[in-house]
Amino acid sequence: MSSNLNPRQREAIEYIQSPLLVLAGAGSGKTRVITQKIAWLVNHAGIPARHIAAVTFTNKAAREMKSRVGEILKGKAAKGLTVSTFHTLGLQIIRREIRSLGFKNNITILDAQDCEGLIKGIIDKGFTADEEYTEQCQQQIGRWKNAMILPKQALESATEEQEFKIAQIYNQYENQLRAFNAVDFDDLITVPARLFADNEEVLERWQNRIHYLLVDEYQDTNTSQYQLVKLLTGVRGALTVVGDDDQSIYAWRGAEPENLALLAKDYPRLKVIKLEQNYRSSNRILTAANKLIGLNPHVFEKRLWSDKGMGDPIKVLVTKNGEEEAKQVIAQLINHRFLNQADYGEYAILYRGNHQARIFEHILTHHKIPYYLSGGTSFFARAEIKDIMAYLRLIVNPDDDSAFLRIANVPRREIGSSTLEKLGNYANTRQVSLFDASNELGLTEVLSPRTLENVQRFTLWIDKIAYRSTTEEVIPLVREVISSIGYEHWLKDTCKDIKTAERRMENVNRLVTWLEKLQEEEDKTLGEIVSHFALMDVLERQNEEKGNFGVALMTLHAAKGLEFPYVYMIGMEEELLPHRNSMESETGIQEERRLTYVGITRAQKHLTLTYARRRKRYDEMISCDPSRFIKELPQEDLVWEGDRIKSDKPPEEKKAIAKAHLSHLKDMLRK
DNA sequence: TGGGGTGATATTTTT
DNA sequence: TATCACCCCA
Repeated sequence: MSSNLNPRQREAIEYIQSPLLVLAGAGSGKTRVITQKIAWLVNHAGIPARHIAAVTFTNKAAREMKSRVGEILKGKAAKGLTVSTFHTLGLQIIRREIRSLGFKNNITILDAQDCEGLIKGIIDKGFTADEEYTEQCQQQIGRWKNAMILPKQALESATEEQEFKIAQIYNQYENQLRAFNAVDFDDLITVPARLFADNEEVLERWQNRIHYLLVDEYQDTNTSQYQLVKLLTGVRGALTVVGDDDQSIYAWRGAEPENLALLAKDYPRLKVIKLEQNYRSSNRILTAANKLIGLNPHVFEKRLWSDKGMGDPIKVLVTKNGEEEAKQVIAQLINHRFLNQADYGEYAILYRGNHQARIFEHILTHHKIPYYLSGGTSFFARAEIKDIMAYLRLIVNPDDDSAFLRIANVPRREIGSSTLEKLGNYANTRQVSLFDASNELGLTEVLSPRTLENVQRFTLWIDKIAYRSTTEEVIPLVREVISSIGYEHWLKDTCKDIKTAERRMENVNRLVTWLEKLQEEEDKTLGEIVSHFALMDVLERQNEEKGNFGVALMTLHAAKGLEFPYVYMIGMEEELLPHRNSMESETGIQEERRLTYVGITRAQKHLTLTYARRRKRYDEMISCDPSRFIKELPQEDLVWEGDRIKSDKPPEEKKAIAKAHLSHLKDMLRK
């Protein structure tokens, strides 16, 4: 066992007498604790790896954990260990218990977009298609699901007309999902949780499989996730959760940081260990972070410290407007990089909202500085990827109506929207899927012989491929599907210019390559590959491979869990951070404060906060106030710079910047 | 089916 | 103001 652990970390690793909550401050080595604990459980507590499960929220975290455990536990010792996201674990449970759950063999996972379409379809029948309303329904349904409330219960407890209506939509939505043999993301948690709650025997089986459970980023769990954890753990209480209530920034999408406090109630024997030594930042940065977060109420107090010395003061840069802000930040960055011989990859620019990145992108491009922008439309959401995936989904699960609708006429098969509507109505009255409906005899009454033939040619073809997919090699079959539908040709026909068509086809090829890799690594069936893809696994690896060269541009949310030597937090203004929509409530402000805390604690060596005195909002320039969070920092640790009042830069600095610029240009020329 | 005109909209987003 | 989704017309 590695010896350079601090006493707290060691204690957290070796404590197994009762449920354990590890309050891991930012940069306190929590991943290390979890991975070392897994190793310790195997090597010293005699728990075989196959009886241990570690759960995280993101694929990335799961992957990192897996590889780090792999480094400590060599070969066989790690065999059978479960390290996965909540959702992947849920999918695993559903797969194993598929019969008791009443699903057919190959379930489909619908993403948020598919679900929205489904809900829209349900509302449409009642003639009230409305973007906002659809979203409202989707949110409410999500809330019900996560609170483990069934449609029936929602219908019964509805007090208002509005609520009752949405409950009805919820009910239909669930019925449709079942009819498609499909689940949504929430189901991946709630279906297993409900199964465990209702079925003693199944629960026992899983409790016997998982003897020890570890949960990462515990502050981000929602109610159903906590239920699942509680059920799995049972009376044994062999549980370690790691979290930091100060880094809870996802309350707006259902995370319940109260689950941290709840733990103490539900497990009276709960042991709490705090990790307060920070291995990331200088003390100046930590003092500021501590002081800021100290203004939030706490169930558990904690105070970060480090042995890295005081470090540089925190810089506050004031500029006259938003454009100046970007220009000066970039100028300083270039200068700093030159003086410190640093790499662009060591810098991060963090902001509250994505739109704030735009000016920075502009200026970075202008200076030919490499940058990495996180966020934006994902590979996975691209139309071409969704098309191909819809084919694969339909092959795996012909009852997947949402896939059917997407591709029935892509590329064109003369199955237009009116045909699909008639088919849909027919399927509805017969209570079967679109696929099944198209092979029913009664259809001759609804569709003309010609259209019927078109539809049946399509379904027959899918059927054949589906049959072959059970025996043949998966990837060659996928390639065959893509070429035999003439997708490339269709792209070239439909895209405005040949370039976009080529780019899209390139994406399709990349997709196939990734599916191939997935297949080679784990020898999965097509069904398994498709559902894994839905869990975004593939996409993320793709992004990771691109690497993190260049300056990182990202939202404060996206920065959680990362660290950078040099951090710029831009737009430190009232109405931006805290965001204007969060300013009314105290809890809103508190979450914004945590967001600021997360940003500050990303920095290892140097932190710069910037704000503009005036900023363009919509069409007019409005003047801004510095963020209250700047005032909440220890003022003695701040150095102000720029025209807070109105003064020009000292000439030496101008010179330095000019010099840096010059060297930068030379740099560029050399390349 | 593609291009352009129109109108709505402007917090954070993973699985 | 800038962007984007959507719709209509050629």
